[in-house]
Amino acid sequence: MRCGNLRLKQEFYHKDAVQAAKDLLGKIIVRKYDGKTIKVKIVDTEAYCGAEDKASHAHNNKKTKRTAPMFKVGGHAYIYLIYGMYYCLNVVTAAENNPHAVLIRGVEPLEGLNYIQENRQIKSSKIEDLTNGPGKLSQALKIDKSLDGCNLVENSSLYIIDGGTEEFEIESSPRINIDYAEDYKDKKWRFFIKNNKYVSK
DNA sequence: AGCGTGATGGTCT
DNA sequence: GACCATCACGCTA
Repeated sequence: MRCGNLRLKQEFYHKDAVQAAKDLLGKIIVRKYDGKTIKVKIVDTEAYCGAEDKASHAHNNKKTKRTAPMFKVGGHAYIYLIYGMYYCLNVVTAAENNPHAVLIRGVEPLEGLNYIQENRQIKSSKIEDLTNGPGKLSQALKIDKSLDGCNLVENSSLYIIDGGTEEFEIESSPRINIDYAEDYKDKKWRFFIKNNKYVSK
């Protein structure tokens, strides 16, 4: 059985972002800080696929201070600030210098909901509003630049483990808010678990 | 339920 | 100086 809550190994990340985006659904992100532990299930992802993908920050192999983590070997984190206030968490995949990454867009709380609520001060009383979006879940897990570029295979405060053996159906759609991506904007590189309420809006 | 809007700052040209 | 892989809230209905 492969329901042992084992940390994903280096090899898991050695694949293109589209395949990884599908394979990451149902996996569990573990976040530890200040002696607290939060666990969430990945339910919504987007693939950003190498130099040719016009939607990607690494389009044309654009390597800058910000995008450098995308060029690392699969299994690292790429975290960036968006709109001046929110962080987005990505899982880098594929080989070194082949900039693939999977944006995590939605997660379902499994453990440490009290800590998630403490990190998210909103009026909505709906639990799903705590983690159904890339900026929301980063805030919920207290993820910021300090974790940018960290190694998910070795790091002890942020990593990913195998999920359970439950069955689910995967749906796909175009990616969100990439109107600038021309012929790449309609590619169905967003993947999410069908009928899961923690999928982003 | 859906739309409009303001918040807010790092990054790159 | 413009651009963002966003979000929350308040307003209409």
